[in-house]
Amino acid sequence: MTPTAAHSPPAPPGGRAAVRLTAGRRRVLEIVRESAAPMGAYDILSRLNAAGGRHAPSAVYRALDFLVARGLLHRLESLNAWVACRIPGESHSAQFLLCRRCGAADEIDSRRIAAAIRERARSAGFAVESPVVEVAGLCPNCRDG
Amino acid sequence: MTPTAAHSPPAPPGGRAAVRLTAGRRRVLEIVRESAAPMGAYDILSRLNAAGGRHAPSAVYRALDFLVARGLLHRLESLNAWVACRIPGESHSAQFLLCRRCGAADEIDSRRIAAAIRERARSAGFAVESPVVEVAGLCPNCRDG
DNA sequence: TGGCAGGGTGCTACAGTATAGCATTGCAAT
DNA sequence: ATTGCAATGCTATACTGTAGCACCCTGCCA
Repeated sequence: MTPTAAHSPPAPPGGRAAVRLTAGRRRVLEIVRESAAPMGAYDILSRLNAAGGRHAPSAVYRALDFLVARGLLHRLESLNAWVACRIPGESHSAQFLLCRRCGAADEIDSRRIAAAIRERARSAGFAVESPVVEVAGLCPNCRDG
Repeated sequence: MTPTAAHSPPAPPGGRAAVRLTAGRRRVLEIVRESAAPMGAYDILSRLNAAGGRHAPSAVYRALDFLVARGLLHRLESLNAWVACRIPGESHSAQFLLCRRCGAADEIDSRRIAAAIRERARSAGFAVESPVVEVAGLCPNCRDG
């Protein structure tokens, strides 16, 4: 179900230029990876411009699109935020447990959830492309204290 | 798992005024119900103001908040859109098959998906409050033609 | 019946999120 | 060097959602 894209682009077939993980894109990836919690696009932009840069929002969004397509980041639809993939290189459907108190985004990979979705979709004749599973609630730390 | 709220407000306990499904809120509900596809907040606003109204966005958002809390509408996180609940009054977790071609939002209620999420969360010590399941893909009609 | 305590709405302004469109630069293969 | 695409810079704009405050409406109770 929606295998994560490979991380190395295939060699340019008949065309000329390959799609690359450039310095700018790598910088955005680093910024998101360094963050404990998911980051909004404008948070990333601020960090990117902290050292005097003058990047525009579109630069960030383009980098994010690229990194998500590569499976290096995930977008959290219910938070308008991005988070680094915890299982890069693995084929998996992105599933998250999102703590509404501390903001933690715990990426999980339940084959059972994935299978249940796949089966239900199949019985409806629906072709799954991108299953979004984002479970909001309280993480173990926050449900106690 | 996140049972839909009851549709009739409880009688005002010690206080005075009850929370009501007013004319304005009912109008928003009708507009969303009349639409085949999920509607954005500003789509709803346009429809609301089509007959000469002068409502502001906040009026629509407030009505939407109310209707979602009542379980009469669902919000689709991945589309920034709202759709009428197909199973009002039933206890269910909102799960959707979303066609990226025709825009159809098929509300499903798979106990198996819900159970898989509940179990996985339990094993992580995570307290589920609001499970979001939005499966993007192609509906039966659109995958053929 | 007058006042109080809510909830509900109108309204203005603004904050936050995301994309369009076009010019320019960079890279690699002919 | 030229060409063809990828990538970036840059400006403007569109889309989505909230804050804050005044005012009104409704039901209750003195």
